[in-house]
Amino acid sequence: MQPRTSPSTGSTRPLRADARRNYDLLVAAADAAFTEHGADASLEDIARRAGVGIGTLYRHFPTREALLAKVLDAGAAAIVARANELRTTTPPSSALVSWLEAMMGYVMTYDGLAKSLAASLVESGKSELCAPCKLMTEAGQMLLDRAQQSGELRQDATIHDIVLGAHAAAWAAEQTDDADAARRLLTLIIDGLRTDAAPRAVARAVRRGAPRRS
Amino acid sequence: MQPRTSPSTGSTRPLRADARRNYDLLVAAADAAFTEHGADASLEDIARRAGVGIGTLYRHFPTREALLAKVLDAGAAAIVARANELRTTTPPSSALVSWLEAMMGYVMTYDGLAKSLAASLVESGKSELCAPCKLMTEAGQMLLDRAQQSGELRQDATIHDIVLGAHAAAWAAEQTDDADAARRLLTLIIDGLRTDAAPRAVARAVRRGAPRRS
DNA sequence: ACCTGAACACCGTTCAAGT
DNA sequence: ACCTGAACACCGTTCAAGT
Repeated sequence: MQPRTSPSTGSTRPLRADARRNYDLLVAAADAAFTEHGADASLEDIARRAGVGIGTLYRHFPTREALLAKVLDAGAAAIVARANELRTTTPPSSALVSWLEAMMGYVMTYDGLAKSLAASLVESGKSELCAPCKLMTEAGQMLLDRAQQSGELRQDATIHDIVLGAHAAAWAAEQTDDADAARRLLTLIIDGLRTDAAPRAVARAVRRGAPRRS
Repeated sequence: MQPRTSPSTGSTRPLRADARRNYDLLVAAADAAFTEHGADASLEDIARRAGVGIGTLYRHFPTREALLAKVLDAGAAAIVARANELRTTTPPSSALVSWLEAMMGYVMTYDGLAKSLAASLVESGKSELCAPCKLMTEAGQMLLDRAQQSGELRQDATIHDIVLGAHAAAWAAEQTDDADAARRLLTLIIDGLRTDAAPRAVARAVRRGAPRRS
């Protein structure tokens, strides 16, 4: 178990030049393959695209999650940065909503990614995806705290359920090829958390049933 | 394209005795395999369990969905029956909630079933799963109409989004091995649809932020 | 009419052999 | 130190040959 840190983030022991090159080729090939065929893209195909043997892929990335995590961590960092930006520019609950929408867009980058991320949400360390997932969740916690302290959202909401719900909404949009479904489902979830009454104006007036018969 | 109706539901032309027997063996084996290994269980394994050749499985069930639909349709009928029962025994919006919970339990029968059902929700006829899915959605529509006419739920909710949300919640519970997550996420969704204010009592009092500092 | 299983084209993963 | 690719154990799906 040597503490082999990722080569792109200041490696402890630098890779041999050819190894370094293969590593980068693999990451680029994986990004392309995941984009085209989703997070379950064939690892053999990725190795083929990178022009390396399948054994080389396994040497650098012992699991699919390790490869996925490497390809995704730049995006995850951007989502965290977006949270900090929204905190200073946007009112509490709409900052949270905008951030969740950004996260859902990120999750929809690759087909099947919502599944991997939802799993990593609970595995807590078992997968390399847990690190980016944890960072994002912490960023979300900060925005949720702010929205709850402002009184706009209920105190009993947990960031875990909200993030899980956002992943589920992204997954649903993926399954139904209906990109807007993610936003609609997120709206349902957030509306359930507001402390004020039902936000969309429509319903208030119809307290005692519409005229059409049962 | 002969209109080959399912053997168990009054067949047009009855199957030969051995074929009939194999058909039933396959359905039983599939049920066991789906329960054990999820909706993606190996078809070869199912044929093996049934003691028939893989070709026989494909003859009776040209696609995985056809087999899945056959194994599931009794349960789907039960969910529809449950809707009719709840309509006559339970107040509008809690009838809908109880019914959605029953449907989520059904969807969680097999791992990976939520995915198949969510896809069938939009394919509209392409998969054999669409028939049971459509029946369930219609039953849900009836309960939703009732809840909206009573004024308890907003008028702008669609049964499509609610059922999709329930599937997504079931999926989330599956991914996180947290059976209760489905119920919690469903609660978020339904709370978002109520016409009265936030239902859980907690938050009302904290309109202007809790004392702990940002 | 129905059944069988070999055949084909794919996977993921490991590991002995190379440089 | 690193790379390669054959080998193994699986899949899903089709189809010629059987009864």
